[in-house]
Amino acid sequence: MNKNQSLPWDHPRFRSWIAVARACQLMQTVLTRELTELDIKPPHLDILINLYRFEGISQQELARKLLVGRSNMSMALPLMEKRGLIERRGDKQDKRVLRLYLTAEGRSVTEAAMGIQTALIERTLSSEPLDQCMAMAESMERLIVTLQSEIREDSREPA
Amino acid sequence: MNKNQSLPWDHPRFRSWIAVARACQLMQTVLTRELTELDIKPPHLDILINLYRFEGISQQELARKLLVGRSNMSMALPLMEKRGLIERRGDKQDKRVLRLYLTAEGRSVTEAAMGIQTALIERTLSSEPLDQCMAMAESMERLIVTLQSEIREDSREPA
DNA sequence: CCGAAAATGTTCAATGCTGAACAATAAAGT
DNA sequence: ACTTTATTGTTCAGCATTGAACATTTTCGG
Repeated sequence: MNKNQSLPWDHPRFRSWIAVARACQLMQTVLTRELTELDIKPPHLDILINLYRFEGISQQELARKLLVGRSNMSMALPLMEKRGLIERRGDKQDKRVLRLYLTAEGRSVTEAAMGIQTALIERTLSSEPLDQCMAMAESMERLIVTLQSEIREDSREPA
Repeated sequence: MNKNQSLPWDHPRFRSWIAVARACQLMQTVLTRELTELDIKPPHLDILINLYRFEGISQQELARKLLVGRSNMSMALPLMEKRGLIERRGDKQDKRVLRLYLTAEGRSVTEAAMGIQTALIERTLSSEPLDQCMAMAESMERLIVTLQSEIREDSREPA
């Protein structure tokens, strides 16, 4: 409304954040290209990495880790299962939950893809001193906590 | 393949980057929620902000700034035009290009939305010292340059 | 034990994004 | 001038993601 309001790009934190977002977008683009040889895309890689670390995880837990909706997993996982990368087995105790496992094929694809991603990150961030990377990580982790608490507040108080 | 390979999460830069990506994702989520009262979503806000800064820009230039494909703009802009936020006028010199302008309505929505986004960023980053934010921005801008040059190399040499 | 509430996964319509193929226009090479 | 190449925007099929509505199963309160 007020034409004399301060514009966003006068705020240093705003400008910083815009740079962060842009960098993320570009990193995603490059990663997508480098993964084409393995015929997977970043969303699938995120899933694979989590299954690699947390074998036997449920769809719900996986969705929470990836910060996506359950319905997302319901669509993506059957496709990956058909491709032979993962396996879904029902839990014995709780007939609602499906537990997720990598196949041998899935494990080797995951290892190759993780190698590509790690190399990309190390290569493009190599010019930044380690201290700076660590400091950035700490800032980001604080930010993550802040944002997650805000999300939880929102869902508790539906206004 | 080799089970003794170093795992990604042993690499400090990898861990740092994962935190950055997570933070971006969460920030996007929260921004989406806070923009619902204006009935726009982050992609539209990005468009509006660029039209606010660069009036009369073409669709192609806009797509380049946003790091998205031209087809994306071809789908989104007509919708925003129907909503009365923007206007598309053909260029006099070059009959191929459509130049983009905010309507009065679009301008006021943009200002309100920028206020919301700026407030969100300032609020969630306020605990990080300014020096740290600036240092982060510089790292990210270097990273952006690196990644963009890599993208351009790829498209020049289609392997 | 039984009915209400919660958790888990699925389906569906809607949006955003991409890349490829296309049409119209402009610029360059001859 | 005229053919070729490049640029700009459009269309389309395909995938990712979301939120709401739903079915099944579990858990909790009585």
